[in-house]
Amino acid sequence: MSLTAIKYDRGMGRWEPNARGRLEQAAMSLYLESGFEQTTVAEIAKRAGLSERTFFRHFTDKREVLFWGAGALQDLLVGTIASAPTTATPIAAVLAGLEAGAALLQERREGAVQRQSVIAANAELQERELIKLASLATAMADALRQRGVKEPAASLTGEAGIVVFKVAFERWINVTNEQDLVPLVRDSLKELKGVTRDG
Amino acid sequence: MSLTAIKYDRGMGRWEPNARGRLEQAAMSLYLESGFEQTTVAEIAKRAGLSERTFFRHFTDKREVLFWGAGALQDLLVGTIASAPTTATPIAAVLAGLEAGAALLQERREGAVQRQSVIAANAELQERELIKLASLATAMADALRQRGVKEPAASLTGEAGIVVFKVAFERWINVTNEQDLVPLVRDSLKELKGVTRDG
DNA sequence: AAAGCAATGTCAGTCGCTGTCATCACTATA
DNA sequence: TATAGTGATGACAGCGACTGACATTGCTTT
Repeated sequence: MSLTAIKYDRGMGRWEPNARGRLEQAAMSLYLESGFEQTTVAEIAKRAGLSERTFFRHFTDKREVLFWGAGALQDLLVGTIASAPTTATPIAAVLAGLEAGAALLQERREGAVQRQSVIAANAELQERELIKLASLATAMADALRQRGVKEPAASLTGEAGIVVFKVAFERWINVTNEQDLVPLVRDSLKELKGVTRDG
Repeated sequence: MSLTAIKYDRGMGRWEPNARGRLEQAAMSLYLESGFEQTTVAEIAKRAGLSERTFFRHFTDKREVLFWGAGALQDLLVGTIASAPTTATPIAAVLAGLEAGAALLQERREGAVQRQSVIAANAELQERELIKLASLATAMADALRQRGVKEPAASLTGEAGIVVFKVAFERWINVTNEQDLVPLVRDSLKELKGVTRDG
């Protein structure tokens, strides 16, 4: 995932550079100012100095602007699981992936908070977020299967990992004092273990 | 004048009776014939002998036709959890709810299979399904909190229950020979317990 | 200079969905 | 019997998301 400041990155940007980034910025600022629904794609394009049609060439729909980064997170999770020691149990491998992802998010806390405030205010955006999380779960399950984990253990472990992450993430967002996401993830997993133990 | 011979069904249907049901049937048949995207709301309304506007008076959007039954399922789950013996652990109460829900679905297996084949073919529908499941999870967590369960245990148990249900449901759908959903749910929970134990 | 190319612009069109107002079938009341 | 509700529906106009088709632009290559 290219981050920012692409100086000379191949043939990119014969016109005003970084069209995609401008669209992203314009969209995020408008979503924060007026809310997601009230913001029109025409407005986003105008603020970015581009046409509405161009917006849809960079993003499949109005929501995707906010979820563009999910791919990088997924790659990181899958990669970490894949490169976990063979001796690691499935849930330990997943935890390693989640911790890596948590560390990534930790660096972008401010952006994550803003993003989440927009998402929390709109049902369509929540739907999109949930399908991204589901995609993460299946990707992790695939990575586990590659490690020899059978079904339904692979799917369950992947889904359980997402549950742990979701709960930890929510606490991380709604906490006033800056707190580390990584230990929250560890605690969340411990809690899940406790909860599934009794009964 | 009256050759209609309508059985006075609780004041419903001064016009042709059961408009909502006709819309539902029309939609489902068209989704099965042509797919969700290819089907237009105008077509649904026409087949039901109603106007497009009327469709949107009965269903908030084109997708909701397939999900309005989720409310009943949620009530059943929450009710079962609430009425579980006070001695029951959180996960046991959730399991009781899931079993009740599974029994309900078991009676409508044919419909569930058709429904799922439509949903599986369309991403928008999957998004809607996921948010309904998320709603189920939070409703179960609420029911647990009412029983005195603290956070984050309540949320985690609710989410874990949904995970168990999802995995069991998927297996139930994709199996050729008719199999009982209830034991699949039980097995799924056992697997989750096993998976969270080691590591 | 000409050709090639990828990103962008322009335009028309479909479809989901909403607001508004009229109309209909029936009911309640005078 | 007449009249005034009442809730469900129809008819219509309009917005905004998204798409397909085609022209244009600015740079690179030949």
